[in-house]
Amino acid sequence: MRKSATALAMTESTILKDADTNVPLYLKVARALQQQIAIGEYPIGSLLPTEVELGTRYGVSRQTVRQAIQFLRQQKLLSAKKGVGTRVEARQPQRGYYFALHSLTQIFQFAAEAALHVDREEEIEVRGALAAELASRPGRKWLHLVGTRQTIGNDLPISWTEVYIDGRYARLFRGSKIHHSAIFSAIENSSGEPVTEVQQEINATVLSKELAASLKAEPGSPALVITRRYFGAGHRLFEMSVNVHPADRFSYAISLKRELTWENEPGSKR
Amino acid sequence: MRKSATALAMTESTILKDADTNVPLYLKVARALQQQIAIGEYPIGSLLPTEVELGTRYGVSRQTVRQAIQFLRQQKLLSAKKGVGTRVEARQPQRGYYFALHSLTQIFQFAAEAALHVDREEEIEVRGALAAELASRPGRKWLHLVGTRQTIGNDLPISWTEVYIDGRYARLFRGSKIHHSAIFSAIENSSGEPVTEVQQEINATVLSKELAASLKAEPGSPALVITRRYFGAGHRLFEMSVNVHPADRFSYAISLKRELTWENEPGSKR
DNA sequence: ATCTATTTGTGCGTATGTATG
DNA sequence: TCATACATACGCACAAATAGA
Repeated sequence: MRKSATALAMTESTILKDADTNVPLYLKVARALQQQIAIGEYPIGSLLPTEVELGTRYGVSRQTVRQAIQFLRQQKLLSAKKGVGTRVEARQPQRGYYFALHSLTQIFQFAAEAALHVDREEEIEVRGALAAELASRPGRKWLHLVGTRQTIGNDLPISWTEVYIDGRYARLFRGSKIHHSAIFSAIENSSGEPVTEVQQEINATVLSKELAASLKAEPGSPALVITRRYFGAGHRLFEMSVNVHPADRFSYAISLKRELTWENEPGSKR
Repeated sequence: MRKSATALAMTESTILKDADTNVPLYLKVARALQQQIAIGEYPIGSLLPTEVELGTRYGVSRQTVRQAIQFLRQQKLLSAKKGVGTRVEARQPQRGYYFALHSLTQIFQFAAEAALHVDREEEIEVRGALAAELASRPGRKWLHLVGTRQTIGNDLPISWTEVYIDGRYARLFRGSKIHHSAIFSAIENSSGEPVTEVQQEINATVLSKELAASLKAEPGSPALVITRRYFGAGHRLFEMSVNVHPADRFSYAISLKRELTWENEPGSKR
């Protein structure tokens, strides 16, 4: 005779009476909600019943409902706003594919090991197609470096490299014949502006006579062309680089791992 | 005279008296803890004081401490186990770089649009180098497909493609002259075994006479070679594919975004 | 423009369950 | 066996944001 709340909510709370004992209540609620969402009972963009409402429906406390909702929010299935409610964001628990690597220097590890030897350096005012490619207003100043990347003790360059650097950071690189770290990380460290996005485009080419000479490679042999664009806050591009890698000296490897959304959730057996 | 707990904990609780009002208490605690970790006060691998202990130290309830710890656990700075304690996992909030794209079909969108036209199909027992490359015991059966990927209404193939499929799933692909979806997703859908990891390797080559003929391209012209390995549960490889893309018909683009760890945290001003 | 009801967010108290050593 | 420490669950009170009257 202590609580009659459960009796009032038999319709839906029965869902939670799953055989699975030892599964936390809040996960059962979360699962029930997710199913309702998957079915389309709560369409994308719609508001869920209030936390209190859900609590009485399922016969659990508001705290438990909140835990369930929080769990689903971590998976980006739900979003919540004060004074408004809890909104359905997706029908499926978007399990994205993630990089197995954790830092840019790991991803572009070669840049950390291979120093950039500058053959040519010029300050330019971008115009026309180049301005468009750099998403820059014509007339803005950029620093243009051309050279090769080489590892110590190896006279064969890993790549022929061309870099465009936002004029604001030109002073960091002017006049130096060699750069030991990656350009973007030097900018990141000195300016404190973090890289928020990197776009990469990869294509193939055959080496021209000139490029082959710089790279000490065979003219007509295959090479990878990797173009990278680095963006800071506000989606502002501050560096672009073009790297030409002879195929026999470099290959590009990435590993994607699927995220396990509830890997670290205490509940549920492991 | 209601609570004297705060008085006993003046030493550390003062940390929380930051000017920042309107910042939730649990975030202040989290920040304090993170600082202690960053300093090395709580080294990696060590156990934090118990939740109750931290509560009295900072003059907050155990619930609030739990919220703070949970926040840091989401960032993989901490991990907790029943009956043991809360362990320090990292000193810095590992901000990884993530794919901007969310599903494999988006990432390899061409595969969804371009059907695989099979020119040759054979059941093989792998040996030697091939067995090693497939991480398979010699003598195991694999299905080997060779063909091209083409979009409808376009007679120029996007790629010449070679696929090795674990014998267990061979029945799904045997005898078909054309496959409209990506191989891995067909396997995923029919077997329920999810892809947990994809390794990709990208290199450049020039087209041989034979390949050029299959692709209706110029011999000696550049092409991208993309090798993909698909792993299921237990890091077991179940598919490998080699794709040769003429450079002028295909380029590989990826975008990495840095994760903002507390983007969706209700607290803190936005 | 103001007030008000609604809804989520924060904070704390308490009790009990359960894995660990 | 037993104390320890985190995990779950419920209760309550108030703050803050929002939308609508």
